[in-house]
Amino acid sequence: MRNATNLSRRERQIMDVVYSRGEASAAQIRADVPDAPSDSAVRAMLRILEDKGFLKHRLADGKYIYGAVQERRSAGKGALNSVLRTFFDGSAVQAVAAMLEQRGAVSPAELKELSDLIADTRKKEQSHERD
Amino acid sequence: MRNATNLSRRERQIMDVVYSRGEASAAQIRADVPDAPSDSAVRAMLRILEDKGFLKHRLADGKYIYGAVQERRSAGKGALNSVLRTFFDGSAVQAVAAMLEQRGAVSPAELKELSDLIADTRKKEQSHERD
DNA sequence: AGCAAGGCGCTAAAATATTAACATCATCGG
DNA sequence: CCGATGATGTTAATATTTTAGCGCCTTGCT
Repeated sequence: MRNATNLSRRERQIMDVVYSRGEASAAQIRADVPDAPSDSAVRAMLRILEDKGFLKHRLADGKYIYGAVQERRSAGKGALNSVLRTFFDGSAVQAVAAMLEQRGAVSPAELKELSDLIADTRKKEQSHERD
Repeated sequence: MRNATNLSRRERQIMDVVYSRGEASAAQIRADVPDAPSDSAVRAMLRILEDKGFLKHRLADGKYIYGAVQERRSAGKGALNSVLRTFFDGSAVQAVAAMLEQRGAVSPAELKELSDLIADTRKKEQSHERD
């Protein structure tokens, strides 16, 4: 039981909350977990996740603040890749198309950003080809 | 226990395989599931998932071929949104940036496709503004 | 027909995950 | 100083998940 696909239901829910918030106390996590169980149940899960090496905590004002061991962006890439493989034949193009299809999900301003982002990337690609 | 975030570990693994393949027999699913259990265990899970309304099956050559009830693309959008919310502050731009960061993950040809795709979308947005 | 192989469902046992009760410790205010 | 409060750890019970054994049915072959 090592990687993310092997997390139990609660473990996954909690990791999602932590990643979503960046950092969180046990109480905050409990507030966000669907069908939240008791306080001590949540904390039991937190300790398990810590044992397994997915979470760590720091002390602030006498309280534990939990955060993920793997950094957010890195975990996000992993999750993204997993979704691409499972639902989009590993194709970034298909995935982006799906995002854009959601009418209203991407604002004109964001479209501009995306456009620029891709233009930049293409430029860099080209310069690398000359290596 | 209705939506996708409430699936157990095995249930999720199996749904992923089914979505990844589109359709699959019990044997094929078993082949792709990590740490595959016995044949009958897999089929037990399949029946549970069918009961819960996530899978359906058809008969082909005397065998059951399983497929997801929710269509692939729709489920993909859901999964994508979920990842965006959890790891990228709901921002499509951030998510795409993460995809592009993976050096080599997106080929120049795909970059071109993305570029066209976004240009098209922007055009359509504009035309809608005139509604 | 008789038999073997392949595929499926059912069910109870085994393994895990999930939970809450209870104990402990530090802090704060009276 | 002392009790109340808030936070955490421990643990044993409960619930859920996961599994394999077993029996049934169909198909193909001899």
